[in-house]
Amino acid sequence: MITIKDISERCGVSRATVSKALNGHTDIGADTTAHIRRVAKEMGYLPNATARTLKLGRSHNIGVLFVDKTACGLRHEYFSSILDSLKVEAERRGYDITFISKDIGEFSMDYYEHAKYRNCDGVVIASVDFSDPAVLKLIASEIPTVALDFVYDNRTSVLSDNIGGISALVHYIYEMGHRRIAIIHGEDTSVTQKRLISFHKTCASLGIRVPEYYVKAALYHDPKLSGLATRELLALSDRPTCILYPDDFSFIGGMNELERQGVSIPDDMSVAGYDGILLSQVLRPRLTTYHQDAEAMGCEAAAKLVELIEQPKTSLPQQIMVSGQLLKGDTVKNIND
Amino acid sequence: MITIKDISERCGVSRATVSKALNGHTDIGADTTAHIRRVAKEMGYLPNATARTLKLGRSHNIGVLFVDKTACGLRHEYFSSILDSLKVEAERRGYDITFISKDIGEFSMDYYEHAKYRNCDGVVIASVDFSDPAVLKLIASEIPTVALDFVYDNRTSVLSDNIGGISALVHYIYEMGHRRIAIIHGEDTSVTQKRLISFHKTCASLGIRVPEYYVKAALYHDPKLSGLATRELLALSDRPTCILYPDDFSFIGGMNELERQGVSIPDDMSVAGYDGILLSQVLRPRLTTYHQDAEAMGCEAAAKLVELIEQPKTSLPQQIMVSGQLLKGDTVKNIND
DNA sequence: TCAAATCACGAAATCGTTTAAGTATATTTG
DNA sequence: CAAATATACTTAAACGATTTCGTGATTTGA
Repeated sequence: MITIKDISERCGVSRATVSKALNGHTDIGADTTAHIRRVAKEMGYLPNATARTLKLGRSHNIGVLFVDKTACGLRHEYFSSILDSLKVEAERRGYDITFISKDIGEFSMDYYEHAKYRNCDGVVIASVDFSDPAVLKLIASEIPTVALDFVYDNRTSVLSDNIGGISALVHYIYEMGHRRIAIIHGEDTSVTQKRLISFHKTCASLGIRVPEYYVKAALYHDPKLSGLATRELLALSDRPTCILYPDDFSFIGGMNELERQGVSIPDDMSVAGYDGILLSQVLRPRLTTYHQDAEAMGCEAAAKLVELIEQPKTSLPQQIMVSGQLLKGDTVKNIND
Repeated sequence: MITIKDISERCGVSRATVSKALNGHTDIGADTTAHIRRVAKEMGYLPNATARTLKLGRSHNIGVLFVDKTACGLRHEYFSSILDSLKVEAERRGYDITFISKDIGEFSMDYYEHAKYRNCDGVVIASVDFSDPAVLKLIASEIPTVALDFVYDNRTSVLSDNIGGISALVHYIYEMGHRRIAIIHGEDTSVTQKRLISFHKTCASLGIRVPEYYVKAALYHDPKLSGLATRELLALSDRPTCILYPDDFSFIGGMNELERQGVSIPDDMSVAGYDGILLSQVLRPRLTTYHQDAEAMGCEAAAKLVELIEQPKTSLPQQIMVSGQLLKGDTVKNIND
């Protein structure tokens, strides 16, 4: 491994001079600098991030926390999209990405300790489980953090517009003439709560009454449960005319159930999903859904975190709302008149 | 930040003693060790991976190379599954995971340089594009690597059983009475080549003649192209009775086309996918497909790489074949008799 | 009882890089 | 022309941890 020392010996200058020349300090002569750089390239010199980190206390490394309690974690396109764009934006700004976890090897540590251990300059928290004390410890620590879809006092977060998303969907469905709208929701998280509140509020504002049995609990990313909930809704005497699903993927379960009962989409039943993953747009009929701009969220998270890291004084914690987009597919029938 | 120095001062011993006590060296007295460990815990000491890496030349960090030339990269469930299990297994063995990329910040470097820069102990290469010279440079370097689905001279790789997968599918389809089997394949990669070769070989061994127009080119993960190819196949006078798709997701395009033309699955046309992603098993009818055990592949890759890192002498490069599983869904009709 | 072995710990170098402070030499200034 | 100022480097310490090689003190063996 070629080090600065090797270059300094080859050039007959001190290690300090080499370091400064490579880093473009102005107190080194132009020709010396040029010479050193040429030799460095010739010798195949590569800086050592580890040594630099140790000395400077800055790793240019961002930790990412993905808790896949649900055992689907990264496999959910929403999260993998976030990760992908987060990675791209972080790299563009000169940061690498390392996963943060509990228990590395036989050494057991919590997320905060892991992030410190690896000298992460900051951490992006993309977790479902914000009830975990270890997650709270991390977010409350002195390490700059950006949380996704979670608000914590005086910390920066990037939020998907769940309120607006549900509202847009319900408004659209209302305009298409529907007055009996049911919703199947995911497990109890702050995201789910926001969506449900928005659902009830929007319906109320439109003068739609929502019987409690129009609100069914299921899980995200679980077609089976959504299928069951769908069956229950279909069995009602005052069957809804439109069903909202927890997400696009779990809608598949509903789709199957409707198919089995010979209920055609959208002629006999209108449906809508949530997320706007690729799948939703290649299915026929195209699913009406609300696209969460996961790419923008990952990008914003990286950008904001880097800002927090590099300008700790001026950068204020804030909540960044990333709005999505209503995708009007073909699964909500216009039943006006 | 609490360092070994702080502990040593507090305990009135040297830094060497503290280090040894914490690392369980036997040349430190039992009571001294106990005392030092207690104080370390009290003071909230955390080791510093960076300093350790610098000194030991071992980072306990594994680089992962995901090239998403196809712009779907991580979003493909096959890859995200691999990544997920890779991460879990690596962490279990005491290694963290960092993404390796080209061009970090304004500093442009290739994959090899990046891995060196970050002192990665090894790299897992999960790329589609093994024609990239930068990928080859990395895999040919002195850094321990494990490649996924790619064979490179004298290097370890973890391979999905593409030969066996296609063979199993074709045999099953044959047993169900089909003799006119078409295949739509993805872009030209070594994986695709293996699948095509296996397809032709298996058909030949079964005495099935495959007209060239039964072999259609499309792309992985692209339902639109698969839909087009499907349309062409349907237009043939000697229409196939069964179509193999490049993967489960791109099958959706075929599904739509069949639906549009009123061709029912599997009564009028049998179909099969590849990958065995979650989606394939929640669709109705359940897709007949070959499940690639991505989890096992990620796990194997991590395990093997750690072995290469920790026992460089005894661990020989090898090719590990991970077999998958034929998932007999309901999309291939039994047309015997 | 004395040499040898064992035990418990410390001094100091090292990993590769950065930087504050210092030092010559050359240049400018009044 | 002396003093002040630039210019172009160097010296040496530092970041935090590990490890080789000692070194006294204690124990063991004959």
